[in-house]
Amino acid sequence: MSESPDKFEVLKLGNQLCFPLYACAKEVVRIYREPLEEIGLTYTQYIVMMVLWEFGTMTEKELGGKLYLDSGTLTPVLKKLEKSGFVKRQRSEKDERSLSISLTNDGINLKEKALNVPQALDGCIHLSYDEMLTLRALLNKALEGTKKRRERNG
Amino acid sequence: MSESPDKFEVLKLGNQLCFPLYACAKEVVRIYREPLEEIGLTYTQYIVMMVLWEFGTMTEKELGGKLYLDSGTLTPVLKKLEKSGFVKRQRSEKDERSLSISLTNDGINLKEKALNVPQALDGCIHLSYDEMLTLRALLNKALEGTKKRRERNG
DNA sequence: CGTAATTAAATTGTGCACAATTTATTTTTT
DNA sequence: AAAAAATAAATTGTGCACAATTTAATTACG
Repeated sequence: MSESPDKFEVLKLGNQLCFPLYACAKEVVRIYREPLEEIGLTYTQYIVMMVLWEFGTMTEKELGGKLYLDSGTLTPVLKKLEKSGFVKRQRSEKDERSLSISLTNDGINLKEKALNVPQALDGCIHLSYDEMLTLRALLNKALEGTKKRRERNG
Repeated sequence: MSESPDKFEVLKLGNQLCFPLYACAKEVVRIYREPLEEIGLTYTQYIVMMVLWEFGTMTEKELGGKLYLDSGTLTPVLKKLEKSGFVKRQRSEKDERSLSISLTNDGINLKEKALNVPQALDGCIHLSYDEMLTLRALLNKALEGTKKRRERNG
């Protein structure tokens, strides 16, 4: 009895979901690098700022929950954003364990300059608007699924 | 004259393609960590091995082309794979600049153990099979687009 | 033919990511 | 209330990722 001839099909790059996901994410971050550099942000700093622009002051923990990042990543990123003058870091009054992250005036004003950053993808990602919406919806759905898993497993 | 009320809509996390892409990719790599650790690979080492399993011996440059990685990333990864005994690194005979990467017997045998790694996503990503196929196709299409851009810009 | 331009790896330096541990604070349990 | 458990940041250590530079080899050009 010979084994199935395509037993190893699952290990081909083209049959994997993980690889285009991984590579595509990196490409997008790479494409964002230049416009972000112009306004003085790295990609990780940019998504932190986006959360603060949208939701306002919150703790490092809450920020990490929205961005899927832990303190090991966020602590140094937030210290740099503080040094750049875009955020304030201060201990919460009602719970000294928590760190409250809020925007400075410079941080608030940066929002205006960031408006054209997402356009960097135009002409790089060759998808129709509908395809883009579908892709975004599927990614968000997949992300939700992993969230449930995180909550179960810690 | 007041400005449009939703001028900043584009900067909301939920309206971005980049964020779910970035977060989803990280989650998948995180989910793969455990099964990969059992067979002695990191995620980056895993995708290198997948290319070698599928296409056989090739140069570091060719490997980088398939994986969207440059020598700055690949050189140390390949040295570790060599130290682990899964690949051989040797200068090409016809071009001493190129490094030829080939599988050892251990590297070939590892393929069998890697067969169940992709299953780690089952139950974590809550997408139907059709949705997964759509997602993969859109990601591959987007990735192709950025490839054209890379070739233009260097 | 010999020099200039190109190319492939390697190296250097910066910035994440994340697991694991530590420290400080708060909450829960006896 | 005191000890134990839980929680939030910070720290430590490893491994990418990538821009920029360097080194060595090859190709192109005058």
